[in-house]
Amino acid sequence: MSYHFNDIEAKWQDYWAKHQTFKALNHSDKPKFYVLDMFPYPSGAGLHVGHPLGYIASDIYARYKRHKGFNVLHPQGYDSFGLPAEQYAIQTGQHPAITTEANIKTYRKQLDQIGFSFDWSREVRTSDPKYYKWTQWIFIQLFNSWYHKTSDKAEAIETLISVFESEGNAHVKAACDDSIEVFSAAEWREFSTVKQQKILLKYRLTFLSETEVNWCPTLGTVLANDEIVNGVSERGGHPVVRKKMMQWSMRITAYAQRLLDGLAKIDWPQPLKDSQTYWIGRSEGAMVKFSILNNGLENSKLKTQNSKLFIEVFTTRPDTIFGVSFMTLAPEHELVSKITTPEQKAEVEAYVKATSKRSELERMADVKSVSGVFTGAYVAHPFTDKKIPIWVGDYVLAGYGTGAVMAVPCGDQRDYDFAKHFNLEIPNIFKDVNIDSEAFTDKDNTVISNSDFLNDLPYKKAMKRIIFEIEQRGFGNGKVNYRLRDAVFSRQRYWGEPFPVYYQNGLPQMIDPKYLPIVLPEVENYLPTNDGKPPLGNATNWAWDIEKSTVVNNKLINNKTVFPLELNTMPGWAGSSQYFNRYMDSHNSEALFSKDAVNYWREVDLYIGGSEHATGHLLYSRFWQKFMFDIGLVPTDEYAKKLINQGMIIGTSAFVYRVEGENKFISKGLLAHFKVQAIHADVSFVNASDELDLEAFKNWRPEYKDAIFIKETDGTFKVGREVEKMSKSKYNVVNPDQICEEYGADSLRLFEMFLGPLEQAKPWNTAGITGVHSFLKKLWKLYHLGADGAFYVSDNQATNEEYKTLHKTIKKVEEDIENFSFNTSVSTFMIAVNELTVLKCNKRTILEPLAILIEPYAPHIAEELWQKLGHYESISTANFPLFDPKYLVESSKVYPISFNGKMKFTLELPLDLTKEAIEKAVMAHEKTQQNLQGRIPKNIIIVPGKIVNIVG
RNA sequence: GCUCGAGUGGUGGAAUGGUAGACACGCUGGACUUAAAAUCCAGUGAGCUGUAAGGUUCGUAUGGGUUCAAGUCCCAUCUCGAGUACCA
Repeated sequence: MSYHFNDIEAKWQDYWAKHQTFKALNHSDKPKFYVLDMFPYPSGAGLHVGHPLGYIASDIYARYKRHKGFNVLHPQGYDSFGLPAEQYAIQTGQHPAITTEANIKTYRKQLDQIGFSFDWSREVRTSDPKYYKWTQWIFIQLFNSWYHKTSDKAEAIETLISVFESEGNAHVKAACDDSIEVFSAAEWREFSTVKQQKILLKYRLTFLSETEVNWCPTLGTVLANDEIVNGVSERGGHPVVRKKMMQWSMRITAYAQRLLDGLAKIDWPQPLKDSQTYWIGRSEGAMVKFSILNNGLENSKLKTQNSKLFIEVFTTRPDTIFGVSFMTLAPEHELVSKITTPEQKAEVEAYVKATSKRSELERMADVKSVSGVFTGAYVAHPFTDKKIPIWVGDYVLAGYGTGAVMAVPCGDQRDYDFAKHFNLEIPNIFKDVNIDSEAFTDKDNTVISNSDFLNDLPYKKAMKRIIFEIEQRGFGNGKVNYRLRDAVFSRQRYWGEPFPVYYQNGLPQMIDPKYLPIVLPEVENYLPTNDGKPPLGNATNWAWDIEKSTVVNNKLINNKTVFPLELNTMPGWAGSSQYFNRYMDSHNSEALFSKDAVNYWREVDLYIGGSEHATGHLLYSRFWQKFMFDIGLVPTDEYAKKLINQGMIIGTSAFVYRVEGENKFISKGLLAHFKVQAIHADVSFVNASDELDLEAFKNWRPEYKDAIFIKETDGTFKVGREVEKMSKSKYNVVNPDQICEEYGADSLRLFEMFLGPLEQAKPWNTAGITGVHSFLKKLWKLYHLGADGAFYVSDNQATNEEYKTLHKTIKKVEEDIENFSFNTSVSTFMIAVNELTVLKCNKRTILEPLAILIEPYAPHIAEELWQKLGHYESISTANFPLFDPKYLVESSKVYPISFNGKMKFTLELPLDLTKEAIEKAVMAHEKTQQNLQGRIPKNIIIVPGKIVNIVG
């Protein structure tokens, strides 16, 4: 009987489903292990061969851990809210839920075909009301919390209210909006409820505020910073502009330091940690206030104001404060219009208007050119009282620090360029440094001069001293600043989680959690409304009746008990920020998860997914986890102990070359003689030797039907190849289905692993798949003997040589899996099977452990063998075999170490590994004897299966 | 520009500081076959040498260094890739 992989694979996939082989229980005598994949967005195109790469790796690890005696949780689900389904709905009117459901079916079929050991009983879908009920629930918890900097954690908002009632807000240390007025307890009690609510909103962990957002007019929605790539939207590449809007935000900045500190305790790839560190962007420095001078400001508003006006700046180099020769404000800075003198007014206004018109993209493309304008106003230097001019320049960003900088041209290249361009003073405050051509930015070699009390101090000492002086004299204070912004949480889309929020007197109110979920309403039209409201503005049934506690028709809004519901929906990352916890107890309708479940599974032990989520999902989910930890929901404040980024599988596109202006195609080898245009051809028309199937290509498009093809001299027509991202539009997508049908799921799994190191990006190329496929056939043949190929295994005792092969394999495969070097284990299997084939070994004592070793990689063929060996239980719970060192040492070599000249040689050791035997072998070796000069070796270091060192 | 990662045969890629190129693809030759496919066997880094078995030199981007021993560790340079982008 030959290897009918299709039958075998279908049989075992059915078996696993029917017996719920991989269903994990929330209690066990075994230790737990949680292996998680980043759940997919079910797109209309289905899975391509790149998607399963990480899933295969995690599946190998999960299956391996089961053999190692762990109770393994290995769930899967769908991140099923998202833009493509919505855009499809806009174009076709098809409800996104229907599209999504259909796509999920396809995904499930494709995933099942590969033979993953997922526990599907725990499946979650972010667009399922039973799931997003809990996304809404967490939103409410965030709304009802504030961040207490003293205890360094989130606390219930009631604790803040009681502080306000007893002592006002003067001494409250909270992460909150900067623009909070100070009030006493008495004042607080006098405030109207509306005012109190407005104040509290500035403290809550999710809050509504007028924010400058990234608005994408084409998509009709706002985007988070991580959804913008090179100044255009990540999806679709549409332009993005800045715009002020009333938006929900998440106060992630409260957690900036903890998000940074937490990186130290998790085993995540360094590049990913680096990019999170950079994204959070901690920098230490000082806030300094520069008083604005009134002289020359006749008739200005300034004179009439009592309060002293000042410009506050953040600087990481307060030590260079004596080098300040001008100030620069961002064009958007609120003081710009207030301080500009009448003479400069026209020029400044023109400049501000011009910069606001420039898109992000233009501003970025044009980093080099210097532009700015003088406001006519001055500040006083806090230490020297010198008059310092105030400029406006677009190299200063409104969103970072205070939107204003103290310019030190000698110590900052941008300030330097600005000063040179506008011919401003460049005082030198560095000892023995030439600043004729560029600024000096080398902190470590800085010695300050021309700076009063800072003279002759190196950088670090100068920093300490100046911050002390600034604080002493009341000019400012030392400060840690973060680049991280609060995360905008509103999207003007239909296909997302609705907020559990209604508005009363213009203030947001949370719906009582017991009435959740608030289900997404039906709409006729998925586009924004004519008056510019988000798509939910089209819903007729979208108002909240507080008496009936139910969603009702908008027409009832005039009733006293009915209020409008929030029209925005939550962003894509809302649903993915806690799904890993929900899997622990995904059917719980009483709670997000039970205490028992979360205390049992605790956190993810291994998380596999792409690095593209570094500053999105992987940062937001850490933030939510920390919040959930603070309010006592989860036992750990980091949810994934170890994370691995699988590399992307890139497509290999095929090109045909058409003569310009003619319907004539030229084979790759003959291009030199023609002027051609390259056109993508579908990769399925091309074989492994780059030959194009002309018939298939002609039938692809009507215009190719009658095309002329100029072939190579050998009669073939060759295409050009190029490595590009896999995409429908490049016709280079390869689906796993084709591979499964042609070679089987086990071949696909082995091949994807064999392709190269897991974490490395690599182009898809099926050329080598015959290698792993013929390996499986050889394995099959090992125990299907004779002309009829009947199953036959021998019960004879295995020889030492056979055991050697087996134990070598056990050791290597175990090491490889622990190190995530899945590619090299595939080689190890091939060597083992080749050796056993040569030995004609079909012995049960060898095949049984071999089946267990191979099962994580090729589970179907392993189950089949296991069953044929007479086992009635699935192989998945069989114990991983232990290797025995005594079978390994034979292959070891000896390297004597000597210090007199070059010498290196090897020696095979005997199987019998007593010290005497080794000494005897060493001394018997002619060269060794020479080099050791008759001495008996003192130390013999034996590492089974490795090198043996003998120190003379 | 900054940060991180990587440069090994015709190709994908192996090598706890210890026989570089495992394993696979491809290629060449052979067996089986009327033939092809499939399968099996042998060879395959480069050069020199030998009738042959073999011998020998050079080889892991480049130049230095540490070491008895370097693809691996250190320094510098070049190239490629990823992330990031005026962050004061």
